[in-house]
Amino acid sequence: MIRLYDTARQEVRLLQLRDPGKVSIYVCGPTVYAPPHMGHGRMALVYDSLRRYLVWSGLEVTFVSNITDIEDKIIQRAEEEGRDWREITDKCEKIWFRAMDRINVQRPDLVPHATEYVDAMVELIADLMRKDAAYSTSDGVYLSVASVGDYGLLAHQSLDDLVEGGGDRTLVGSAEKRHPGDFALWKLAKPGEPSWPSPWGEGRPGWHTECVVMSLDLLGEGFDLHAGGLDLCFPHHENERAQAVAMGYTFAQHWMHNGFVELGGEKMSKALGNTMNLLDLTDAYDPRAYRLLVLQAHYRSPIEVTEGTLVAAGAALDRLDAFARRSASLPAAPASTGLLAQFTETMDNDLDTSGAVDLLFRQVREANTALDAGDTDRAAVAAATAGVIAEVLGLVLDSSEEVVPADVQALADERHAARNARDFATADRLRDELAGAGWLVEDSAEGPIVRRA
RNA sequence: GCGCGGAUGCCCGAGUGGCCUAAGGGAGCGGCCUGCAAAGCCGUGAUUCGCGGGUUCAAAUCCCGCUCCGCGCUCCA
Repeated sequence: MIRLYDTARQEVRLLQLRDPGKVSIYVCGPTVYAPPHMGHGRMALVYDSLRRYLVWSGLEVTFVSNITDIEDKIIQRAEEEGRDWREITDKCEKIWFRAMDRINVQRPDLVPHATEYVDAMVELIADLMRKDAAYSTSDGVYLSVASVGDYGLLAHQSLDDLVEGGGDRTLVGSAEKRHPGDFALWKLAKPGEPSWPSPWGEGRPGWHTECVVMSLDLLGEGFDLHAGGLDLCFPHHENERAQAVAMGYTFAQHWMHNGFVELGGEKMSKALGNTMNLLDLTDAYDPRAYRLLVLQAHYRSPIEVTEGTLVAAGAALDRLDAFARRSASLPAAPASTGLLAQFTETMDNDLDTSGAVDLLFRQVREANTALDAGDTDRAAVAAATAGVIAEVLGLVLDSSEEVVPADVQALADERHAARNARDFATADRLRDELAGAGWLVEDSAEGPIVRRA
């Protein structure tokens, strides 16, 4: 079973399963008011690899990731653009999944939308009121953090320290709040804002209330893993948890957070214009290069994404693709059980995808070496092993040969003939000509291969 | 100020006390292969892990201090 770092306990520990053989995971999804950026992409890739791995290892995985489709940012943007907020959330959700498809992130098993759960949220808030853990003010309903004994568990700071803070920020929310740390469960609507009925007046749920309700409804009390970007650790996850604790519910048993994407090199901003946008990134580079880049670092480490690191990942990918082409005609063979055991051990070690990529490349080299030696049996096993690892990591290797236009093929044939006649001057001239047209010729043992440069 | 996490070769990065004279990828260089290339393979590259102390038979890994960097510290991700 996999061991993962638990943010709450601050240690790597075995992921305990509530129901043997089954894993329940809730990952906080996007607020759909803008296109996804690279940070969203990393988050999605990290948990996609985790999910693929758990499924591969034989567990029944229920993977839930929500869409936050009602939130202040959405309303703000709708006002700014003079459009209906629904238009924005629909469009942004479509863009989100288009981006996810591009980076080969599988759809969650369940995708709850906050707007579908408003009734349940109102119920939860009412329950919190009855328990005296929440109170209403002139602008909404707030949770009293004082009623949560271990508030600050995820932030690893006491309530006092959290409140004291670093600077001169202004406290947001009603002046009637009992404690500066209290946060909104329900926000009363201003004229023109989208709203739902509630005992406290027309309004909308607070962000933190959305995710507790959806996760508990779909996965039940004491679900196995709650995950998301490190930026969600506080206040979002802390506050989700606070509500569950105030209700006396057992919440997530394990908390997982992935590190940030840091933006470096100015070159990249030139190349991409907008470095943040995931669609722009995948327009400019092979989407698989970004996955490889994410996989090569540990999920908790910060990663620096620059043109240089993307180009390097692309080159590594070329090597994998070249291998895929070379090994495509190898006979089917079972993957090495020893290697797969090693792969399992690696991944179980706090999702060590970097080590897994290491194993992948070693298998590629093993297969290439065997191929060079004409040992197809050994090559087939190594290639099969590499194939399994790549698949579990969500890396799709491209073994397709390019469709070569007839005129290009004619030149290549002519060159091949010249070469066979040992007329190297002509052969080289024709190869240069092909190169000028953007085509490479490789003289492999099986004959010349023509492919796009 | 408080809290969390970083600092490893030219670059990205793994490294959870002895198998570390430190993975893997990229770039470079040398070699094999090739008519020449490409692809592939082999070799090469940090005696050293931000700095200074300490613990230990043994530390990149643990402890203390310091310097830089990132992030969080309220309804904003």
